[in-house]
Amino acid sequence: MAKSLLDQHQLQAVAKLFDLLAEPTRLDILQHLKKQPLSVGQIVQATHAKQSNISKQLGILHDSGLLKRERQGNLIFYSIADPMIFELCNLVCDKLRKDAESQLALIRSFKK
Amino acid sequence: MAKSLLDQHQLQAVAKLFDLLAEPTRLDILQHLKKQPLSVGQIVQATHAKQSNISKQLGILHDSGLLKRERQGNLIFYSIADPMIFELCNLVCDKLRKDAESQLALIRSFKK
DNA sequence: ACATAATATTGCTAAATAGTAATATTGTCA
DNA sequence: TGACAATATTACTATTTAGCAATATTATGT
Repeated sequence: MAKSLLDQHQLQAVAKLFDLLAEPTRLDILQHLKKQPLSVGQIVQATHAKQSNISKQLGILHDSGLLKRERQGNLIFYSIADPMIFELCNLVCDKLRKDAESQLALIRSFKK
Repeated sequence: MAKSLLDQHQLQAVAKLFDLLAEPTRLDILQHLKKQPLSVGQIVQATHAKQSNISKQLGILHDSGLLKRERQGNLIFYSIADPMIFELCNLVCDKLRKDAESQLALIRSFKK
């Protein structure tokens, strides 16, 4: 399949998705939800961020469709709606690891 | 390999990388460079953006290591330094396509 | 050296948004 | 119903940055 260029509208949609992953706090939330759904309080504890901010970022991730929300009594549990984001994050993490390794190699070669 | 959680510093690095891809203009530049290296002027023409802005965004992408730069006489050619970004973009594009399709399916089901 | 073309830089404005404290909402239990 | 716990919202501040016009830099050809 020959892939053509994205138009302005599509580019904006892609950018928007990347933007969701361009904040450390949101990434932190996502990595904690990787293993299992968590309540807001649990996420607040896990991330050491303020409740109001966690709630805000959860809202953003939910509105964008990356997270699902489910009420259970007094608690509200969030969970990953689209595992694609982990593939994305893994790619980036792999890149960073490679970059770090080549940096190391460079340092080693200077030492010789 | 059991993957542990990223610390604050690593999260920031990941976020930074996503942030580079979170702007339509930069994505547009990248997709045009996918086929072949291009000079600044060629990119300006291809994207219909102002020269000063393209130059600025090229600088950002270059400083971050995503693009390579090579002078050829009067022209400066930029090219992709790390093809990983295309895997990233493909993942996102696939997601968007799927989302669009399920939206379509939804609309179809309403019509019946 | 000079004129010209290509690219980079600077200074600026407007818009977006992360984080916070305070407050509001919603549900539970007695 | 009232008190309490969990979550959401609001109003605000400070920071970041895309885009632009104008200007500076760098290389080429004469």
